[in-house]
Amino acid sequence: MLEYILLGMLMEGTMSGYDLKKTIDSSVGIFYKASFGSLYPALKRLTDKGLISLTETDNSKNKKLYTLLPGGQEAFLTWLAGPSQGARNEQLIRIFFFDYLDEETRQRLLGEYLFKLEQELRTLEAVKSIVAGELAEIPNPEDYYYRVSVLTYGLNHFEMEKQWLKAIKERKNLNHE
Amino acid sequence: MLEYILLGMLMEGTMSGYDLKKTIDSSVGIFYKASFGSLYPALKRLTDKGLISLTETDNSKNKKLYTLLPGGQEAFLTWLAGPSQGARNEQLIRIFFFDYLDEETRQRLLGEYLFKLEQELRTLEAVKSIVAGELAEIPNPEDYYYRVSVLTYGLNHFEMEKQWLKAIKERKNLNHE
DNA sequence: CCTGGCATGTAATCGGTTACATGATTGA
DNA sequence: TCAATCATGTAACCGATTACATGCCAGG
Repeated sequence: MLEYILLGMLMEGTMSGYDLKKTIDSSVGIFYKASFGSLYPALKRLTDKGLISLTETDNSKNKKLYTLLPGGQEAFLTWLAGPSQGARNEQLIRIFFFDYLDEETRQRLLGEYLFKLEQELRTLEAVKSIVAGELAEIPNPEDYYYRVSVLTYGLNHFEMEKQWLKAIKERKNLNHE
Repeated sequence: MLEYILLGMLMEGTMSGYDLKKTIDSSVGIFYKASFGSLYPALKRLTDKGLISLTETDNSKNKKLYTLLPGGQEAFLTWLAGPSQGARNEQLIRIFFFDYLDEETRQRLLGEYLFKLEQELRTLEAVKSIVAGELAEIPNPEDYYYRVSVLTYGLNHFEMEKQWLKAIKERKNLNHE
């Protein structure tokens, strides 16, 4: 995951490890935390694989600049257009890079995400009605207020995600609030 | 984390490891995934610490039942009322167990969560206006549509969370949709 | 009979954090 | 001068996943 984020960030241009961390923190940082302890080894792996190249600078700070190589760009684009297994965050991170994708692939992927999400929503709605039924039969439903509230949270969350996905699929003007 | 979830689930009563997994999957499972490979060792650790006890059943399936001991209940309640460091999910999981807490502690914790959330919201709103400013100065702002969209996602997400937190703090009737 | 669910557990491995070590530069 | 930020890197450790191994029981 981190390796692809790094490749994706380097699509913009040459950067140092330190700058890469700052860029990650201030963009996909809401969903993904990168520490130096994972970042530097990842950069080394990518260099070893020949996906990025490093240039040493002589600015005395021992700064090293990483540049995306053609193979790296290919690997990144292949990952981006490919299937996303698991992790809700992964989809968000992919979408962050969707400007690099053609409209057709974007539509396909967003359609897939929407489909999966709607499935999960239906599952959770089913759970909700089961819980509601069980709650109606016990004498003290108020004792389960917070348990049930996290269910509502999940529902709200999925609903919000669905509306957002639909909006960006149609490339609507996004206006928060 | 898993250890506390296990203790929390055992507050309801005696259960087997297998049942604990099912219970976790169908409740906090939206935020937290427990695999057998982490669950069984965790149960062993809790038993070694004397927080839970296990009773072997003779129903031939080799089923083992775990029961919360007084020390375990204490450890759980202490964790629940204590400070939550990091992880957005942890707060949600704690709230799931909030029915076990007294109203005063709940109000304190929910107030803290709300405070942190509002801070993050302000930070993200600041980022948004910076980005909006930068976007206005470039000739091709449409090339950054998806990058910006995840920012909006974050904002929507925090806003939803804020509304939800405020609602449960006032113990409002939660009506999804 | 045989599949699917019940039931427990271990070992290899992985991705990541935390803490540490080192040192240069910049600006109050 | 001193703190903050820039800048790179390693090692111990940790929590968890994945895959595997084992075996019982119920229902179609």
